[in-house]
Amino acid sequence: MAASVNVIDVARHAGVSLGTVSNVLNRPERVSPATRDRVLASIDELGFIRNEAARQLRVGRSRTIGLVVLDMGNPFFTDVAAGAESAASAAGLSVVLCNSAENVDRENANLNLLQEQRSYGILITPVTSKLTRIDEIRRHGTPAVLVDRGSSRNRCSVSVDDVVGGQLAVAHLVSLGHRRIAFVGGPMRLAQVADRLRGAHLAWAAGGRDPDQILVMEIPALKVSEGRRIGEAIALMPKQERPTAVFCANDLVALGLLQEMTRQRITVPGEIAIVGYDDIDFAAAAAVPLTSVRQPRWQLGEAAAQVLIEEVSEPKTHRHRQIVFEPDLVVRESTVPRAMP
Amino acid sequence: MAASVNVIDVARHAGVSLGTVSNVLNRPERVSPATRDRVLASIDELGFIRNEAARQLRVGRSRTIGLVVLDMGNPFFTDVAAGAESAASAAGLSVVLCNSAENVDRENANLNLLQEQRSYGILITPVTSKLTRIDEIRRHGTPAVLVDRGSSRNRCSVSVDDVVGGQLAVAHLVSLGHRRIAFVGGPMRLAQVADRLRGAHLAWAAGGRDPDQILVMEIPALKVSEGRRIGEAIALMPKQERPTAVFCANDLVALGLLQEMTRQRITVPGEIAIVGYDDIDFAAAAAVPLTSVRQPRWQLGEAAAQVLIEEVSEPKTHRHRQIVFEPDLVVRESTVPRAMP
DNA sequence: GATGTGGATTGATACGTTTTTACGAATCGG
DNA sequence: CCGATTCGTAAAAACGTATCAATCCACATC
Repeated sequence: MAASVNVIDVARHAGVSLGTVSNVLNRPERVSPATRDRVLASIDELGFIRNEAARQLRVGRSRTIGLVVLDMGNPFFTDVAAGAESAASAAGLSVVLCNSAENVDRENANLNLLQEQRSYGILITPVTSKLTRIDEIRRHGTPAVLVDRGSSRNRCSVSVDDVVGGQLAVAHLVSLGHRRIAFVGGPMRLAQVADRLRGAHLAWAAGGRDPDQILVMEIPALKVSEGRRIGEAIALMPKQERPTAVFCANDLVALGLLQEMTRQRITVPGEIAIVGYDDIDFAAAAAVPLTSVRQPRWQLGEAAAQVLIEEVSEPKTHRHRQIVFEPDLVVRESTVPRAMP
Repeated sequence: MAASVNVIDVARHAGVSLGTVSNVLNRPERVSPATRDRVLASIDELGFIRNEAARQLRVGRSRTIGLVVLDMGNPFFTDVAAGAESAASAAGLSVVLCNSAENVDRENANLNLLQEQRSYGILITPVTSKLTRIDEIRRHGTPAVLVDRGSSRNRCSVSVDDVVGGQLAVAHLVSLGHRRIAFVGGPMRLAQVADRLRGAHLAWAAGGRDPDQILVMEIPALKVSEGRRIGEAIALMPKQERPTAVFCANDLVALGLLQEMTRQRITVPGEIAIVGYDDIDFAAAAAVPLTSVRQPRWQLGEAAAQVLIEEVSEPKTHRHRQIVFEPDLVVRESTVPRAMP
């Protein structure tokens, strides 16, 4: 490595003190234009690159927001990340994406990392409903905002009303006349899944139906492959017992299910209607375009980052906020057959 | 913030010197089990969290690999990232994902950040063929490995042979008897796009055909929306001039095109056959399952991280390596109609 | 000409860790 | 029981930056 040049070398080269160099870097308005240009020239000539670690050590906090998501492969979360990044970079911050993969241990490892790095703050979609670890981190000085997950008054959160989402989905199926429906989702420790199921139950019960009639098929993870597995199980059911509609806890599962239905030559929506959740871009491009509950993904990330930044930059006046967006239903051909041309 | 506790506090609390605490943290085998346990207990009790910035400042290099990708929303790259992360975490490192969005300025901003952070190393799919900036960074002491992009002898790279990929795709179309084909991709400054087109030309010319017969439709970015735009353009062409097959530079574009074809009631593969590239998971779940050129995405990321780690940990014996994987073609119904049941 | 003013610049210090060197204690073979 | 060797600990010296109080200087004011 070319002996790394530091702020002292720059100062010497420009004939100023190191304090001035630091000022050029951090408060350029304080230093006269002539000196500033000289220093900048030296920086350029020497190839000086500020050492972020040293800066951070001195300041005590990094300029990086940690975003811990449940599944990096799910476009829902990359969209959330894009929104967060937009708000962050507007404030001169950056975002690192951490993947917990719905796994408590990985979540903890990620949180440890972020804490050791003295992150500016943490945005997280938690793996469980136990938020003790997160509260502990906050008590320790690193603010955290819950993403895609509501919270009580004592924390900040930005979420979408999943109960309403579940209601929208099932109310839609009910209005189409379905009498045997299934819910596919899990693990139930994910608040999103539990809430969507709760919404489903509410909508089902609204017409005086027995909520227990909803066939709940729990899966260990919200992945395409789990959707396919459930599809195999459904294909094995005798046709008269088979649900005529399935509400999936997210689009990946729904796409997996749809794929398996196609493979098994079970028509959608003819024999089985499918509703997904998230309305990721691929939902519209699916074999049968997917009816799905749309969430404002990008805004979710943006709002979360903004709330976090607000908490850090105005700690005095900050009051914890719980922002809740409303989802809406996008009806496509996986529930309503396209009018034939 | 609860006055942050440091290694000195821990040492005092455990009745040892701070050097011992550091040893417990970094070379636990050097310290007696009794002392070690005492120190660990103190760490736990005091809630000590190692300050990574200070550590890094001292050591001179971070424990984080930067991975700069062209499109965070493309599942291809998240799979690459997963592979890289696997190799990294095996070596006690972590990976931060940076999105250049096919944009030179964003790429540079990301590289600046990684350089200021004294990254362990950089994995990058560059936006242009100008690699001067990357070489400069390497000269400065941060090793970099090209991902999904070949290189000459003087750099490390891990890639998939895109020329072969293009050949596979077009040879397949030729074997199906297509006489008018189009290539959709861009921008051409992306080596991947240029190489895939070159492969296409080679395969086309192989039968003595005029390479210029391939209709090249250039797009500014490899996104779903661009695929849709091209789809609109194709739909407007008189049917006898329309290509009977389209080779898309990646699956996102192919999915967008497919979506628009469906919307316009142009049958696939009947009126137009489509070949994609990358074989992302969603390709198989598309309206018409997509024929695509498969790349070993995960292995790409894994190998890249391994090569990087090798370069850093054995700088003496390290010789730059160019690893090239072979792609293969996955034929699905977007080119070959499914036999009717 | 003395004094005041305000902006520009300086230089010392602290941030929290890792590493190195030196030294003390304990262990082992002879 | 002694000397040699190993093992573990202690103390101090960086690492490169931001900050802040102090100083300097030029210029305007009286």
